[in-house]
Amino acid sequence: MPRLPRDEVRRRLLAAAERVFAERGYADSKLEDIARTAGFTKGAVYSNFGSKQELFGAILSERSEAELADVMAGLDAGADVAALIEQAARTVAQRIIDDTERGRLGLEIAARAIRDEETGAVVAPMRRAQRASAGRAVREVTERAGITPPVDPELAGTILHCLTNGLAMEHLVDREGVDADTAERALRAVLGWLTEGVRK
Amino acid sequence: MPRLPRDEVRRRLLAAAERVFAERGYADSKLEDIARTAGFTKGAVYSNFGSKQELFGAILSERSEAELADVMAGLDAGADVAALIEQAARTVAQRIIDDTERGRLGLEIAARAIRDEETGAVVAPMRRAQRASAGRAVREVTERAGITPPVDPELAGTILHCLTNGLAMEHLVDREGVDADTAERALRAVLGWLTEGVRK
DNA sequence: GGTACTGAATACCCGTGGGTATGCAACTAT
DNA sequence: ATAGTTGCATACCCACGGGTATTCAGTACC
Repeated sequence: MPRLPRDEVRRRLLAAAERVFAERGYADSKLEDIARTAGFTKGAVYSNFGSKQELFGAILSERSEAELADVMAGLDAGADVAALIEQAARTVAQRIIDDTERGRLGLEIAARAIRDEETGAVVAPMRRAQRASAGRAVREVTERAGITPPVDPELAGTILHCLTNGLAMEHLVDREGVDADTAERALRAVLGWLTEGVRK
Repeated sequence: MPRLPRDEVRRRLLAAAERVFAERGYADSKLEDIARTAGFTKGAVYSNFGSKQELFGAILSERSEAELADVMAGLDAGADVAALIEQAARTVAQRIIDDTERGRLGLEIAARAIRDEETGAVVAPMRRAQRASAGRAVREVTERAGITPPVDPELAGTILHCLTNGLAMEHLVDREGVDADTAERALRAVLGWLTEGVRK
């Protein structure tokens, strides 16, 4: 039986770890289970990663900051502001609701980042970049439409980012309480507010 | 040496557990440490609580849903809308920033609620009540001022609640990135928007 | 096709901490 | 007083899982 290339083994282990960590949380994720999920044994894990923590850390690097970027990519560049908001709200809400795994892992990462210095050092700049990215998006859209947003774009980015994460967390905790419709309406309302400026 | 009343022992253990769980997270909190922090030994824990999980669960019941209530209580009932917003934004932002322990524990609870059914069953209704409470606050303020909010109060409650939690989480992950001033400006902006309706 | 090397599998070690059984001192009742 | 009860302390057990030493199969290179 021909051996898989090392990179492929690594990839599979990371994918498995991502799922298992999301599902059970860091503490309850056993390296044995992660390995078996990927189709290997614990030996493969220690051959590719130095420790459990390192495996967890490696996942961070994989989670691209492209998160927002590919939401933006899904939008029609030509559409008018109202249509953009409609699309963005729907897309982000959808993500919150059906990509539960992402949300769970995100929460797990945040929870760990608070106590583990190393994790925090990676996560904090990542989050900052995401907020800035959201801020730029607001700036671009409002500038293009020639309107003045009610708050400066940077703050708007923070508001959007935190609201999105807050909604995601709330949905994870209370599935029915915060459903797709609620999330979408909330986002639409806030996006609408942020882009309903006085005409310049 | 006179013995402390049972209730006092329980109280001290809960207080200690709250601190330790917040500080180290559920998994890394040792019952031995919690007990010693309270000035007792593990025996006291098992005399008052059935298990580690039960101790953790007991903390939930103690965390009153009064959270928002006492923010509201701190506001001048007579003040006008603008002043109310100013006060509320400041108070909530302060809480987010300097009551780090509360935030940490809240995140820990949320993280656990996702996977532990029992915890989830307690937390979900609690959160629902908090959102509803925020919604009522918006309704009262706007009605009293005779203005129509841009979104219905219930949704406004959800937005405020999620934004607040999102800001708290963000601050925990990136202390300097989201500081008191940022949180306050974000809250003031959103509160301002929610209460700047058309005059009826 | 032999030799050296790489990397995953296997088996084992051992610290750790939740849980429990027993001891023993402080309150209660009669 | 004193027997019974309550409730925390003490000592112990043991499952569990991260980490490691060793083995052994597949691969590369000459």
